[in-house]
Amino acid sequence: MPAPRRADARRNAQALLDAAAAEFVASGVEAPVRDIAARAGVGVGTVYRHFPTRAELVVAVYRHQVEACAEAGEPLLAETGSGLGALARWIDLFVDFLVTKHGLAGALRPDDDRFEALHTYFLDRLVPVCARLLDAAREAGEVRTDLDALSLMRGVGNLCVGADTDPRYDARALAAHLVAGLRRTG
Amino acid sequence: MPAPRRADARRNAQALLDAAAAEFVASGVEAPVRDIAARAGVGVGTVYRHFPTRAELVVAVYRHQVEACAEAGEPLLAETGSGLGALARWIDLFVDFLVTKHGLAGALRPDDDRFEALHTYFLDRLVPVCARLLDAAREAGEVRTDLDALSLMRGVGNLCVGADTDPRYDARALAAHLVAGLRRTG
DNA sequence: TCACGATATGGAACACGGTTCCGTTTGTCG
DNA sequence: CGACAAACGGAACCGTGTTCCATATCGTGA
Repeated sequence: MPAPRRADARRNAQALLDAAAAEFVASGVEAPVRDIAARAGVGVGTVYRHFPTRAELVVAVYRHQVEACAEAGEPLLAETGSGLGALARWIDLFVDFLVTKHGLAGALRPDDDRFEALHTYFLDRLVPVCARLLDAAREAGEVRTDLDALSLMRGVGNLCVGADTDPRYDARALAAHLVAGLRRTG
Repeated sequence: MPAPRRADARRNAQALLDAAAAEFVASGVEAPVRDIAARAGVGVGTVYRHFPTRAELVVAVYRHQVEACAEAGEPLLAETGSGLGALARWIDLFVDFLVTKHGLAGALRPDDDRFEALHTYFLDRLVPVCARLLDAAREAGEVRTDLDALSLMRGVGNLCVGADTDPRYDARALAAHLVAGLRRTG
C-alpha cells in the first residue's frame, strides 16, 4: 500500500484504518467489510482500492495499532502525574488492540510468513514501551517490583483470550484489576 | 439425532456420514454442504434434516470416525499376518481421520464444551487400540520397544498438522515413513 | 484561473457459502 | 391396497467477500 498521491485518497485510507479498528473493537474482527466501509463513510469499492483483500486490511490495522500503541506511551507518561496511572491507561489501549491481534489468526493462516514477522514486530515495538512505563511506576515507588514487562503483557494477553467471542466477558475490566493489583501497599 | 424410523432415512444418514468423511479427506473440512450432499446422492434438504447445522455434521462424522477407527483395529490384526503391517494400515485410517479432527477446531469454538468431551472420547477410545496393535507388533519382535501408543499417535497427529491447507504436503506418506522407521533391524 | 487527464469513488452486481421452505415422493402400517 | 406421516430434493434466501465501471474529484500545466 504505497501512500496515495491524492489528498482525499490519503484521508480515506486513514479513515478506513480508524473505522476498521473501531469496528473490530465494537463487533469483533469478523465485522463485515460493508460495515467498516459504512463507518468510514465510504463505499466498499474504496476499501478494496486501498486494501486488496480483507486480510490485508486486518494486517494494516494491526501494524497501525501497534504503532499507535507504541507512540502513545511517552505522551501518557508526560500528561499523567502518576506512573501507575499512565500504565493503567496504556494497558487500556493495549487491550483494545489485542482484539485485533487475536483476530489475526483468523485472517492469516498461522503458517503465513507475515504472521511471524508481525509478531516479532509486535514484541520489538511494544515491550520496551511497556517496560518504560513499568519502570517509571517502579521508580515512583507505586508498584511491586517483581514483574517484568513481557510477563505483564502476556498476562493481559491471556486475560483477553476469548473476549471477542463472548460479549459477557469483560477483558478490559479484568486487565484493569490486574494492573490495580500491582499497586504497592504499605 | 435419534435413529430415524424409516429405512431410507437410516440409509441416507449413513450415506451422508460416509460421503462427508470422504469429502473431508478429498477436499478438506471446508468442503461445501452442497458437495457432500451431491456425493451422497441426496439433496441439501436431506442433509439438514439429519444434521441441523454444518457443525453438527462435522461432529457426527468425527464420532463416527473415532468409532470406525477403533473398531477397525481387531479385524486388521486378524486378517494381516504381520503385526507391523496391521499397525501400518491402522495408522493409514488414523491419518485420514485426523483431517476431520483438525477441522473440528474450525467448526466448534475451542471453548465449546462439546470440544473437550470429544477429545477425551477420542483418547479413551483410540489409545487402547493403538496400544494393542503396537503390543502385537512388539511381541512379534517386529518393532522397537521404546515408544508408547500415545506418543506414536501424537507424533502422527503432529505430522498431519497443516495437511488440510497445503495440498503438496503429503502427511500420509510421512506417517507411513514414521511407522516404517519403527521396524526393528537386526 | 481553468480545463483536462489521471485518480479515486460508490455501490450495484457477482460468486459462493450456509440455511430454510415447501411441493412432491415414498416407506410403512392397518 | 390405500392413506398419511415421514422424508426428500432443490430452488430460493440471506449474508459474506470481491469485482467492475460509470461517475465524481483532484491537482497540474498552460
